[in-house]
Amino acid sequence: MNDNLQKYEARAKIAKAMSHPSRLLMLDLLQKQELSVGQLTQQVGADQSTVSKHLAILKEVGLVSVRKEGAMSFYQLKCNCLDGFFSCMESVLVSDLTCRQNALK
Amino acid sequence: MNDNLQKYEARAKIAKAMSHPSRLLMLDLLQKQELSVGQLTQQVGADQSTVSKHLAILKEVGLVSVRKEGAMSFYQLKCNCLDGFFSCMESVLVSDLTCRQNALK
DNA sequence: TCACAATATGGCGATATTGCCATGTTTCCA
DNA sequence: TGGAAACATGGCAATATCGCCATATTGTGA
Repeated sequence: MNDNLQKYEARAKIAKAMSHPSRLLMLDLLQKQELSVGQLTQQVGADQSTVSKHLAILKEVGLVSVRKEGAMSFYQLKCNCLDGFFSCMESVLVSDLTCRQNALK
Repeated sequence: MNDNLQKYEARAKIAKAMSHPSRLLMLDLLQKQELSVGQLTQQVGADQSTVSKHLAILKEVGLVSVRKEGAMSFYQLKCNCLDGFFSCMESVLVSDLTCRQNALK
């Protein structure tokens, strides 16, 4: 029925790229400064190949970009609106928690 | 390594709930007014059971709530920060497009 | 109470995601 | 030129998601 559902597909891909704990952590870390794959791997605590694939997913949708320096790859955030994302998620979490607590009374 | 990776799991669930075109469309529609499952089904253009399951996912993470009236269920948005989400995704899309265009020159 | 309308849920095949291991590829240096 | 370091990629099994059909559940009116 609603044919401009396509309009939401690109946005859904971005949301999907952010729908993994490790990737959210990486995005959060990249808010402060650019980081190499090795640094991110250490922070995330997963296999290096796993982290590399996560980064490829974030790059695919344009959330991060890479800067190659020698044999190293430095990833950096490409958007400055992550705070909005996180604070919104936070408010959803808090409101949901409050709601569930009230339901128990 | 980073044990507060758990901190991002709840947020990732919210992002995952929004990582589907149909669900994004529904959230957008619900910004204007609450809607019944039937109305949403018509707008989305999928099977009723499919829409119902999508709504259950959105409700599970606290993005929407339900008001039952007779045999009908009216769903409504539980957060007022979706505009931030959409505009951020929009900026990511635009910046990525610009980036890809420049890469072709 | 019966039948119908509006949602929700079970089930299932098809498809996608995830994480690790193994292996490429590129860069740098001895 | 050989080898190690830093990433990227292929492959694979385990798991999750998706959308529909069929069916259950709940409410309403005759």
